Amino acid sequence: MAAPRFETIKKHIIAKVEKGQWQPGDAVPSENLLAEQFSVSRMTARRALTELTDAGVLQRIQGAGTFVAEQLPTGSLLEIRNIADEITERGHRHLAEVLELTELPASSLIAAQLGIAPDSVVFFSRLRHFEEDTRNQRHAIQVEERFVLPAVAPDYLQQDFTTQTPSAYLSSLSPLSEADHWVEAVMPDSALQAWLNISPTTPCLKLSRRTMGLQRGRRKKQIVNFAMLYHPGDKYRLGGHLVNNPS
Amino acid sequence: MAAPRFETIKKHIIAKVEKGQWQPGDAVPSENLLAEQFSVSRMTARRALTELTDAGVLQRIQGAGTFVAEQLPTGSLLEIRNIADEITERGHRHLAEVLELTELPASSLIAAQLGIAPDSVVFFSRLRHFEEDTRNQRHAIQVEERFVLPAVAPDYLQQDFTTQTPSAYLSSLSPLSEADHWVEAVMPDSALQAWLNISPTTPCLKLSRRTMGLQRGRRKKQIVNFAMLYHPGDKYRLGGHLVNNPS
DNA sequence: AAGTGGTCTAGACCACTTG
DNA sequence: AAGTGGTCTAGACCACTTG
Repeated sequence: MAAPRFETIKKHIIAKVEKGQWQPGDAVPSENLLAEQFSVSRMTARRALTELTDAGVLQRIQGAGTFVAEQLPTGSLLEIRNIADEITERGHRHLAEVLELTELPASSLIAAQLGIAPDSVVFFSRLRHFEEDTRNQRHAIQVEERFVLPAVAPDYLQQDFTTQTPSAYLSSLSPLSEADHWVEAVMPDSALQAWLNISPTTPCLKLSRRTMGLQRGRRKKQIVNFAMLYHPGDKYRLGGHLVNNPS
Repeated sequence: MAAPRFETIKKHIIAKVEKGQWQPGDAVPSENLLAEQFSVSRMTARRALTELTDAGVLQRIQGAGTFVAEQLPTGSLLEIRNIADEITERGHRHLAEVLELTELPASSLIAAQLGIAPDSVVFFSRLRHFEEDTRNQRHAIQVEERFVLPAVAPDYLQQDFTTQTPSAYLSSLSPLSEADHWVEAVMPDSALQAWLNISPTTPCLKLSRRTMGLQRGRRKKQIVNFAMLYHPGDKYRLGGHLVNNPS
């Protein structure tokens, strides 16, 4: 089955932007021009432009035209996303490096987040996620520290997280249903500076997330894992679109 | 001039969901039915459903129908909150200090966010928000920089924002319906250090928010204002509760 | 005045699920 | 088979900016 035509046009525009042929601020072809170039109706060309605008790739000004937007990678604040999917949707390549994969006794802080006794054994993974753009520029975009209940994922330590993210693996085991999360601004310690390749004065966006899910054979929702996600403040931001709430 | 028809349909659906007349999991009327009920073409009814789906209010399944999504995200990261309400709900006292209230020409960055020509005159306010706890300890918790289109709020500069926040004032003028927002980690400049009473090495959580609303006499939803909210990273965090909508 | 984006119509064919 | 959502067309009129 062929891809929808508006997808073809979106990919065409994304490719131009990613290659840098169309710079931020540049005008992109008008709806009428795209319709002609791709032999589609104006509504179809329009859909491609509208969806890229909603995605933050383009900016439209009525009467003036459509322009390439200033861009920073943006993660979603509103849903539980897999960073690999996020990067892929931007048309970039995701790479992961496993820095650590082991079991360890839970500190009191971690134990409290997971709702278990301190010093209980938990599985721990630390990954570094890269985003590689179309010019093969590779950016360390996230350091992920994740604490997992062994009962939830007994084979966690045997997984190859370079091919499937911990998040994807865990949601394959049990459908993730809810999460608490919060965002903080923190300074990187020396290890984090090295992993993210940032200076000691670059602040980091820290996203903490506690995920709850239904386990096979259980009716009750329970905590599945706790993750701390560190992003370089100058290369990443978290965003969302809100509807229908008074200011 | 009337609002677009797809907006009318969106509001109708949102009202039903908010009143609880349509519960999560319930089917909403089909495109064809809505088109008939509202005397519009199917494409227009479809637009209403599609936009509410993108916003997470509805869920669509091809061949099956359109349903109210399981649960709506709630929490301060997930909705547009007034900081005065937030503080009051914590049982603390909110105080505001007006640092600046003037008109100025929009920089290119601000102009881009507001969708206007650079150097257009906009209203600008800078406020400092304090949270006073039960021991009368006062903490500077937010510096708010807000750029407002004069057409939206002609009397903006005459307001007393120590008694009513700009956010509350603006939403009293026009029901604000949608917003984009994003979070970044930044280092404070010297002015911000002084206002928030933090050291040069304390990172800040920066929340940027672009609010869109319907203006009287205009069909089109347009940008109402753009705000940048700075919080001390060691005294403030943004959080929320997520519910995953399986898709 | 010409070009651009914003809204809308009245159809069409298709993919998918079973209200 | 009937109904639903997904894609698409070839038009139309309008609001807005000056490419």
